[in-house]
Amino acid sequence: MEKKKNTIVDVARKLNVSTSTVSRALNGHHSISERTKLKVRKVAAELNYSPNNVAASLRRGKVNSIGVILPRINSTFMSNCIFGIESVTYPAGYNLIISCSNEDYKKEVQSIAALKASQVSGIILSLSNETKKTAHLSNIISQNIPLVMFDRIAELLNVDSVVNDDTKITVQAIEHLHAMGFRKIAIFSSPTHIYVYKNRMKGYLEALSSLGLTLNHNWIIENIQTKEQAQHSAEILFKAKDKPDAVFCTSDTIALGVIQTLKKLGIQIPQEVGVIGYSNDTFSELIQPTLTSIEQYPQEMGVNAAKLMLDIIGDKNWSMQVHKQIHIKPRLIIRDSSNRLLTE
Amino acid sequence: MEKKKNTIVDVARKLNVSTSTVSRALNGHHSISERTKLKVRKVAAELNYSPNNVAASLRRGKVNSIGVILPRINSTFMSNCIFGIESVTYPAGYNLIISCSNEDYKKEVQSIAALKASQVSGIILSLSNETKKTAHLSNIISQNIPLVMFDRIAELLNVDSVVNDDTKITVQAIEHLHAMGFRKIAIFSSPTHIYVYKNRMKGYLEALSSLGLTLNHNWIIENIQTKEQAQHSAEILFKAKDKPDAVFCTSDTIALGVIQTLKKLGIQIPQEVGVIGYSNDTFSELIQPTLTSIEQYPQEMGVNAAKLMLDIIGDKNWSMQVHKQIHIKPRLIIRDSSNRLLTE
DNA sequence: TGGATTCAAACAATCGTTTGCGTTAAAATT
DNA sequence: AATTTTAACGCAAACGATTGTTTGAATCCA
Repeated sequence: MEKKKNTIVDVARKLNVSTSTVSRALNGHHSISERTKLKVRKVAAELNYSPNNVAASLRRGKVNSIGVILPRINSTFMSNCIFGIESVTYPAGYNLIISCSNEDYKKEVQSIAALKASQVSGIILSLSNETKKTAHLSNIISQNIPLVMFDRIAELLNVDSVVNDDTKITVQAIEHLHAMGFRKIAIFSSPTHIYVYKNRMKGYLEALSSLGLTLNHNWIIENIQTKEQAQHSAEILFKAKDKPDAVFCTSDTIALGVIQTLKKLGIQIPQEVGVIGYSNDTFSELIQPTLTSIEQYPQEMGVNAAKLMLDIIGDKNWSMQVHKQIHIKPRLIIRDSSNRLLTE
Repeated sequence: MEKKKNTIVDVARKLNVSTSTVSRALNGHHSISERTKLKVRKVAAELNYSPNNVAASLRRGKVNSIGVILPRINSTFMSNCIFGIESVTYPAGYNLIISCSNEDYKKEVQSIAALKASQVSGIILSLSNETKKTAHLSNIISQNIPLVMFDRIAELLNVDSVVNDDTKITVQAIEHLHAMGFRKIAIFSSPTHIYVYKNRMKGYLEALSSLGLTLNHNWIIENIQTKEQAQHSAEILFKAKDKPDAVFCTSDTIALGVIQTLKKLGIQIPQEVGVIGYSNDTFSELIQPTLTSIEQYPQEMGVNAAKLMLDIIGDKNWSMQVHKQIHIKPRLIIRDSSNRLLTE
């Protein structure tokens, strides 16, 4: 009843040839005549033969798949990264094994172990929020498993990576606020132990100092993770006596929370307070006022991370010592929430 | 220099036991004493042993991974589906191999072949726009590879599936418009050869007839795929003499296009024209006016698709004849774009 | 004609695990 | 004391493909 799947043994038997001939014929090896290649392909199709990559991978010692571990999967940024990665790895013949750390260190470690067990050709990774130790990464590096990190990278580790120029673009954003006449600029940031937020904070501080703006520690709000937290902090901040006149946010979601609170408090944007977000989410140009934000080109980041990975995999004499870092240049997209000129 | 990876043979040798003992010890087999299990685990850790699932899979004839093929990956809906799927398959010990058909029939077929070659335990699939033939699906069904479809399913094929009650909720949406006093209701739909859009169209027609509303063929706009197309068609429609007073859209993106055009034409929403979208995208509650939409619970759909898959995989005497269909109940979320009462 | 060369295909080992069956020694049963 | 049972582990054959090395036949050149 249940026919077993046909293997190359079956097609070999049917043709009275050896399995090696079938294998080589199907792989287009040059030492097989055109005539037999044709016969083999024909019979293989007749028998509905489907190659068994598991067996092939075991023999070859190489698997045609690449692992991807992300902190989240259902965000605009991350899903576009995956899209970019897939657009490169698929044409190259690789499967993509995706797992989501869910911002959880333990799951990140477990996922790495699972990918190792699956013998993936390499791992593309963006760190979870909670990850502070990197032994799990050193481990795969020491085993010569290609590793490419993107966005949230581990600075102290010497690995190939794709990053944004977070610091520089943040400086630009602050300079833009300054040019619009804002002088009392606050920052709402996600946890700064994470590479990207650390750099955004760095840019903020650099710009303030180079522009000669006073730094007010009450205006530096860290550890904001959700819209609700942003709303809460904004409410406190803008009810205080010493109010800022602009807010730089490290994500659009945070900026959204700030905007909602400002509206609730009856504060005009951008006349009274300017707001800038980060990552140019879909909604940024749709809300009122439209939100000035920073486009990170997530798809490009994915594409480059994947290309880097393929380079490493293909490079026989890849040295663990030398590492590339690809910088994707973000772009400041000026919209109404920071554009005082428009509204005067 | 380059130490080879340690295998079960290495730990067996170091302990002077057989590989079978090591294998059984690591897998917690009952016929191995606690004492040796401990020793084996200890040495395995010392040698930094990592199991080779490729070899194990070959031997077992079973692979611990599930394939997922989606028409797109970077949409709110789809990325939330993946999120739901992953949340079920990961704890169950399965890897997720994801590929994106990109709405392309050929890539869908190729992806299926690739997943077959990878010997995945099963395939979770949502059809591409272009897919009209289903031979590639019949093929994997006939080979007893578990198949679960969701959202965009192949009706004619008898497979397990997870779907929304698109028809019913569309009827409700139209009834809601009717209750709000709208009588001349148009529909902007994506191609209706696709299961979900077909059902939404069906619901639209059913509701119109049961409510005794006149059906105007000029108000049935099909094949809308992008925001731009929606804008274009809306412009034509609302400049005509015979205008509708409400538009039901089969996606929020389409609704957004319609709203933008209506605003451009100076038409009041919802006073003059009501608008309803579909799928409750992030931006729906953020735009002006807030958009009435239909929540599809994509994460739930993913969770259920994955659970269904695990059921099938685990079911030894799974019959190809009997199939489950899980219905996820969508919800109409009424917001300003259709709510005349609010604004009177 | 004989030897070298080339071409096409076969042989057989191998990748790292799993697992049915067999073995051994100790414990339990009669 | 003889026998059966049990616990704990070893043996060796798979799983399905790849690939270095041989082999046999056909072709070539002198």
